[in-house]
Amino acid sequence: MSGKRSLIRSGTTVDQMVRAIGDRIVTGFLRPGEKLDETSLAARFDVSRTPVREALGQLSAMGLVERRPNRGAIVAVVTQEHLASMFESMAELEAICARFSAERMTSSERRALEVEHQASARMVRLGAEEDYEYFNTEFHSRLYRGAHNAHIYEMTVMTRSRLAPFRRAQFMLPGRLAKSWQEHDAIVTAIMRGDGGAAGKAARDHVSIVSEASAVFAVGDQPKTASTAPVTRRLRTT
Amino acid sequence: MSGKRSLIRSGTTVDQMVRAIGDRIVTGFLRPGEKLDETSLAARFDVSRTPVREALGQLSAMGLVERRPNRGAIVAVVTQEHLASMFESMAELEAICARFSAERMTSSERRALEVEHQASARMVRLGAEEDYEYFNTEFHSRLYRGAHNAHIYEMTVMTRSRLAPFRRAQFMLPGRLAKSWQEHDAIVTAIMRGDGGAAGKAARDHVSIVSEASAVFAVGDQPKTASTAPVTRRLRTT
DNA sequence: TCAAAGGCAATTGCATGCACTTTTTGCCTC
DNA sequence: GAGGCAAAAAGTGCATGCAATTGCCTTTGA
Repeated sequence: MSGKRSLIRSGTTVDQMVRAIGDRIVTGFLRPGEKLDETSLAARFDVSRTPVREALGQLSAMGLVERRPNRGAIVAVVTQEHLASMFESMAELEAICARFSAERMTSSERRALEVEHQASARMVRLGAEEDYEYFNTEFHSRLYRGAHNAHIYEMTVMTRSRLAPFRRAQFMLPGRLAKSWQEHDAIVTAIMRGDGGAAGKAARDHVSIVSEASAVFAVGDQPKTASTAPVTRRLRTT
Repeated sequence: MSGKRSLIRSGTTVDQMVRAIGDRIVTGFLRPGEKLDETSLAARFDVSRTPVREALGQLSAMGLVERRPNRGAIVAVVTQEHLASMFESMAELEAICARFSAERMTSSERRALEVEHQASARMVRLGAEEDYEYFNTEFHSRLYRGAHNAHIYEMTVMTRSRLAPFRRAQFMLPGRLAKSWQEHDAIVTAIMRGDGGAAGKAARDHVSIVSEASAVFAVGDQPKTASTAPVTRRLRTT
């Protein structure tokens, strides 16, 4: 058993494993349906099977991993239908966050949202997709936090992370950034007005578009080969 | 190691432990802040510490248990604020379920909802609180299922179970049943009309009332003694 | 050639053991 | 009697080992 484990920082070994494996799933490095062999994972991360097992258990409780008793664990396979339900949930959750944000954000939160949003306009003009993506993530996080509701925050972040692999697989389309920005703008405007209803609606629409576009990602029974290849056009960024 | 383990049926030992411990938390048998000693639990259920540890890990991933590295696990302590956020989430989730139910329930689902709801009127007249509670639970479950969205269903059921200990602690108030039934009636009526907006609003209001009432359950830093004793009046059933 | 049966390798599930961390206890000092 | 320190006790974290289960592959019989 070599010296110190290298990967991932701090926390108990189990926590590290949860993060390590969870990240690999969320980022799409591990594919849905892929077998998660305890022994291999243990060897891969240079720990014993025990923490790996515990991590798999927790990931399974989170829905990222599927466990068949006595038959090992696989990366959770998300059916077309369940994917749709998650996107729909996401739209509803974002709508709630936006509505609450409109009603509850402090003035400094509002200011920060506005400032960041305006700053992101630059990324749109430059077509800097990577950078815009960063702003985009931050933008949505602000909405989640702005709702001032810890439990909704948890559910939203959780759902978003489970959708990450599907959102990530998006295409870079011309006009995508501008469109996304305009939708953000509608949300921001409504929030600044304190119009919860409008903010909610705008946020729901914003997410729904991605949902529809991603509906193409049929995941049915996901072979292990690279068949997840997006056979789709018309994907946008959230 | 005695013969077969008695408690709880089927599944792996870990699953059994998750259910066993989870139930005890949800039903309030284990109190928030209570220490969950691995060794004692293992002895109590006649298994080794390993499955107990895994179960605690999963329960912690579900938010029912809090784990302090190297310092053991306790039943999750829910702060006043977090409790409020969960009740608020619950109201929003129920609102979504009701709205979707109004838009999506099949005619047989609608019929069943209506029939059960009318049947529960009898319980109200008789003041049969226990029986009504059963109908009440079933009623809400129907809404969750009627939304036809697996992920929202999961989040709603999860949230509801985390709120269970607080809802359970309710008082039996005169007029509570009748009031609850009327609120259910508003929801049912809206759903039968297919009016999603009204159904959502009615459901949100229905839950909100409980939320306000339960706000009294300050849980702050929960001593180990039985100080959770409800120092409150005016609690209603969902 | 095919199907059923049996055995073998691989893998999971759980128990146990040991090292390390935290908490408690007992003793000493002030 | 209060405070502080150290040793002991308790309890957690992880590794390892073994029994049990599964899946595969070979064998056998028709």
